[in-house]
Amino acid sequence: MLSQRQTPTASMKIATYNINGINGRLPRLLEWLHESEPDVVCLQELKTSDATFPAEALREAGYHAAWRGQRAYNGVAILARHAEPVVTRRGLPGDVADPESRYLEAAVEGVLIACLYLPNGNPQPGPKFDYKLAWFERLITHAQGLLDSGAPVVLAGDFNVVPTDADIYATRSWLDDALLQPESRAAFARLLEQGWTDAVRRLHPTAPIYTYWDYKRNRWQRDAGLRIDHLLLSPSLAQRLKRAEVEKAVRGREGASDHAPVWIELR
DNA sequence: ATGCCAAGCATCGCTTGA
Repeated sequence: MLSQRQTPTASMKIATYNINGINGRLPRLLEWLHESEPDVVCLQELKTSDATFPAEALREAGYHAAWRGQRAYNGVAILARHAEPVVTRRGLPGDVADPESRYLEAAVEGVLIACLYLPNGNPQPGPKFDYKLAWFERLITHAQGLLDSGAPVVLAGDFNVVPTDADIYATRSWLDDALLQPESRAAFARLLEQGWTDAVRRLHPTAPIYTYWDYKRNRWQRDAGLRIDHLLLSPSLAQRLKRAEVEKAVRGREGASDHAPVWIELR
């Protein structure tokens, strides 16, 4: 008789969380890992160099980690509970001169996990917005290759795109923001059209769902949020999608990141 | 048009984020 762990149909919980500074929020991160018990976690905005990544504390909490840090800004990591993530890529192809730590890819228990932190792009127009759109093109090119490989893949992370008006509260405040520009939305739509499934929207087609609430202007208290953290599934994984949730309560805690964790469960 | 919050890095202000 097979054990639960060896059964290929065993469920798998995969989360993405923009932690907004991993060292400053380490106690909150460990607390969340303990209560939520995700099998795989994609973290963004580590805001720490490779040398100061808290690998030891995470290991003690039961998580193996792969990371690509950067001093003060950006930085991404993949955590895994039962196995060491096997890193397949430490950057997005297409620009070897890109110095920003925004992409990390690893295989975990038969699933290819792509952890990404897409550039914010503000102010727009301007060089930062150009960088965002160029990064998006590189992602679209690479994502097509991942689909063509036929591997089970999750693209998880902070995409810095509000896909539609249903993914933001009723407001005009963000109309000039890079997160809502037609170019940003068109790029995200083109990515989906390759054959990816937006997991949260597949299971919650119409509900207002947000993953980020600005610290300013009482936006958390007003539930004035944006949905910008996404998990996109390749076709074989989309068939295994069982649940998809935003852990909204985590955002309301003392000293929380301005993002909430988002997770999916695969059967 | 401006400040509003928060973190990091470096001082008591600047940069960046979204």
